[in-house]
Amino acid sequence: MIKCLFAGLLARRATINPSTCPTYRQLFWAEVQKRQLKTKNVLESKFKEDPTGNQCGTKRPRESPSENRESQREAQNMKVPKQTEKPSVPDSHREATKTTESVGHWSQGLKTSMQDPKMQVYKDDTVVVIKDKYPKARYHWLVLPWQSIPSLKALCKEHCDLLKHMQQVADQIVQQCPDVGSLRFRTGYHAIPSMSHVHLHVISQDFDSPCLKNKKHWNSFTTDYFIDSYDVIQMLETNGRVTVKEGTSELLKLPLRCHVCRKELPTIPALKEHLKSHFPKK
DNA sequence: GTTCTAGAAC
DNA sequence: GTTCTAGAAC
Repeated sequence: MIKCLFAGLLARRATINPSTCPTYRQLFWAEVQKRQLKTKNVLESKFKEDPTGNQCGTKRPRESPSENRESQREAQNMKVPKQTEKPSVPDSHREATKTTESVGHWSQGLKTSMQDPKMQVYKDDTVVVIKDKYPKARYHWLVLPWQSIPSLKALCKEHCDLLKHMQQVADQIVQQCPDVGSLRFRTGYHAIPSMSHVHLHVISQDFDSPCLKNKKHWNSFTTDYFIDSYDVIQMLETNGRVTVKEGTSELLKLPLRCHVCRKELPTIPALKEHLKSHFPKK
């Protein structure tokens, strides 16, 4: 186990944002290494499935304007799972769905996805990992706690251990990736997420995905809108809460800039073409 | 979060 | 003319 964690540590070192405090990182890993894994990790074989097996390539068929609105609403309702469906997890794990907001609303989608066994690539007593439904890179997972925590704002010092465990699980997931040797990964949170329920993004830095379509997508992962997991934990330990700087939402409107060489590109297609030079297909 | 599309940009 | 984005709607 220690060997495994050490391997994880070495792998992370290569990917860490240089702006993070090294002293803190050392303390963090000392703590992680002391920690026993709560459960045996059951990484299912489906983990190795094609990460591009997603929905973003498929277009919704166009309809005539007159019937468009109504049929769209119908399609939206179709996505809501039936109440009679057999739950995939014990009641103790369904706390996430206890909310005053309708589970049918798009912002509540993660609560549904995380309960779906077909989406789960890992689970233990405290967290579940799913593939992002619309991955923005070759590899893109979400680590979610079973405990219902709406957003970073709701976090307090008591959540530190949970967030550390989420990071630890994220590192394990990365280590299982067949391309861990050639791709860099980042683990972090969106400062102002669209989807309810705290979720840790685990994303490879190729950003090679048809689901990455606009400036908001790009800037949400390549500017300070994306907060490194270690920084969130540190903020929580230091201040007891997570604060987001004023003007963070404006970061999404910044010009498109390559995260590798900092070159500015005029459009998303131009950026994607440019990225091919940094991340050629195998 | 996504989809769709009007109209800006080329 | 085509490409691309931004914003509304969901």
